[in-house]
Amino acid sequence: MAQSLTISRLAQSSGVGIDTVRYYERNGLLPEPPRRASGYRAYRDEDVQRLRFIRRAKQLGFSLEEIRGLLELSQQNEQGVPGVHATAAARLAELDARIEELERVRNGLRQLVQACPGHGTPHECPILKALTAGDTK
Amino acid sequence: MAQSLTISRLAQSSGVGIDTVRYYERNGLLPEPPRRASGYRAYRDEDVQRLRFIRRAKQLGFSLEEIRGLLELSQQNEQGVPGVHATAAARLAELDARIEELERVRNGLRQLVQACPGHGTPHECPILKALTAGDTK
DNA sequence: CTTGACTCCGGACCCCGGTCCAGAGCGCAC
DNA sequence: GTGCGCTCTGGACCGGGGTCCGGAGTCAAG
Repeated sequence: MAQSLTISRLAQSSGVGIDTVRYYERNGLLPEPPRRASGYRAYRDEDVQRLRFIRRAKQLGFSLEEIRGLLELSQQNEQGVPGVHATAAARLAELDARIEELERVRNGLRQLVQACPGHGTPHECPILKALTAGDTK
Repeated sequence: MAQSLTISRLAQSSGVGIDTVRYYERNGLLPEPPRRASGYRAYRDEDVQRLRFIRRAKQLGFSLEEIRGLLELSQQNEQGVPGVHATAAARLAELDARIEELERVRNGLRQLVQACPGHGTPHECPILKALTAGDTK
C-alpha cells in the first residue's frame, strides 16, 4: 500500500527532522528521490529503512562519512562485507582509544577531587596546585 | 629580569599559538594586558603561569567556560576552593557518564565485529543485520 | 474558493575552540 | 634608512551535524 511518502511522513517514521532528511540527501546519504509534478519529494518505504540504518549507525558512533561508506558497501554483494567489517573494526579501535584516553583523564581528575577537602586556601587545594604547577613543556 | 614579554614570547613559553592568546583575551580567560606606547601587548611572567593553568585544565577536559570559572575562583581566597572542588566534581561526573556511554557503544560494536566473519553476503553480516533491523521507534 | 498546513529552495546561523587573512603600523639589526 | 619580521585590528573561515529563515508555490479539507 504505502506508495509514496511526503518528506514529513518519512521524517516522522524514521525519527529524524525534515531538515535532516534534506541535509542527508545533499550529503549523499540518501538518494535523490523522484518528484511529483509539484516538485515534492516522493519517498518509498525503503527510504525509511535507509534512514533507520543511518540512525542506528550514528548510535554506534559512526560519522556520516563512514555511514555513507557503509551504505555503499551494503549494496555491493559479497564484495562489500569485508569493507563493512573493516570500517566497524576501525571504528571500534578508535572507540577503544578514545575510552582509554578519557579514562586516563578521569583517573587524574579523580585523584585531585578526592585529595581536595573542598575548603581551605587555594594554596592548599590539590586541584589548583596541580593546575598551577611549575614545569611542563 | 624578564620584565615584559611580547605576545609571541608569551605564546611560545606557554605552548599555545599567538592567535589563541588573543582569543583567550577576547573571551575573558586572560586579562587585557597593559600596552606599550606602540600598542603592543606587554605580558608578565604571571601570564605565562595563567596560560599554563589553562592548558592543564584543558588537558583535564574542562571547557574554556569552566576554566574561566576556575581562574576566578582561584583568586578568591577560601571562598573559592569549594567552587573549584564543585566544578571538578561536576566535570568528573560528566566524564564518568561519557565513559560509561562510550563503553556501552563499544561493547555493542565489539559484539558485532566479533560476530562478523568479514566475508559472505550482506544478509549474513551481523553488522549490517543489526543496522537494518526492523523495529525501533 | 479559501484557508491553513505542507513543501520547495538557497543561504544564514548555531556551537566550540580556535586559525587565518589583509592592510597598516612597529622594532631593530645592519 | 632600509628591510625583515613582529604586532596591531576586525572579520572571515574551519569542521560536524545539523537547524532555522523567508518567500513562493502546493495540497486538501470544508
